[in-house]
Amino acid sequence: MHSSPTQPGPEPNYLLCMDCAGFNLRKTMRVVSQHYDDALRPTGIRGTQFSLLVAVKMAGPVTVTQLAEMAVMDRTTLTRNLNVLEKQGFVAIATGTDRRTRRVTITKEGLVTLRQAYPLWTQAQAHLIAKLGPERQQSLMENLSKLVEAALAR
Amino acid sequence: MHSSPTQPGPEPNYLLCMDCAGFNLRKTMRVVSQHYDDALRPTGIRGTQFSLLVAVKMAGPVTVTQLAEMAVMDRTTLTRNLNVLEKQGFVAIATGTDRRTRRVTITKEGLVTLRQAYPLWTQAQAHLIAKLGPERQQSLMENLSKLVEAALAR
DNA sequence: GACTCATACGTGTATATACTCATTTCACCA
DNA sequence: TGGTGAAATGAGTATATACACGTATGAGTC
Repeated sequence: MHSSPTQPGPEPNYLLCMDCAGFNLRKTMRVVSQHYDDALRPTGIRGTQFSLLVAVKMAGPVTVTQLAEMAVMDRTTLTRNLNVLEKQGFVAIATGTDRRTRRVTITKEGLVTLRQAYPLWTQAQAHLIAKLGPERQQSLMENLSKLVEAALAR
Repeated sequence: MHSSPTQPGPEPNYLLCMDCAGFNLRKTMRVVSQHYDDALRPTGIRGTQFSLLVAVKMAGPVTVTQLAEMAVMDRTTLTRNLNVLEKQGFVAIATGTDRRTRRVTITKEGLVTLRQAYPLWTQAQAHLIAKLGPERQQSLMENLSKLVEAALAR
């Protein structure tokens, strides 16, 4: 007697899926992202855009591919996100010397908004760390880092 | 002498923003989600859909709002995600006795796909845990839980 | 210089996410 | 019974994400 190929073995224990790293990461990301978005709302930018503006400012003039590698972000995702910031006037996207590349820089308006957003971000960050405790903050960052490493390893 | 109101004080140290919990969570979520998506690709569903199917199966017939509260997910986001699963034939959405509500259930096709996906999920999960170590897995879950708690606290 | 290949990038399409606002239905009360 | 407010939901709009595919440009070779 064989069991059906489409229903092999006993019913799985789906309760185990509550420990799924992806599910829990997404859940946490949603709540935490909203926390930062709420804090940054007076400035008109979101947490994602804040992080991206910081990255563009730090990396100076930079190509899309370079920025994507830094942020461990899909290149095409980054393109769309940059387009939003460009439309808002916070970054400038010009053609590079190598005309295949795009040269991304932060604008003066971007700098003003970034400076306005910074204290709000600091406050939101401090709120979380205070509730979390510094040692948990430390281990969280380590865990996330290890997780990225593990998921990228093939 | 006052400093300009649009440029108050010295240049912020944007290097601190690399420790942003939101930024690091999003980054990790992207990579980890792709890990699960890759594993589940043979089944045609993604990690998000897998988690949602599990939730619908576990919660039995359930309303949209109930499911949203369980998953700590925006209600309207859940509606769109459920519509995708309905279009694929994996969940059924019927009007409840209280005709304001929707009664969401998993279909037979949904169960078949879920059972097919389960071993692939297990493998992807085990891969991550193996690279992470059981004690890091434990502390990661605790940290994420605390983080949700902290971000929800107002 | 022409051919070939690799590199950098954008577009089409689809899912995931959430805010705002409108609609339907129910419960309750005068 | 009619009115009022609350509850459950959907729709419009916008951003975030990524895969598959196509295009433009540069580099190297003959």
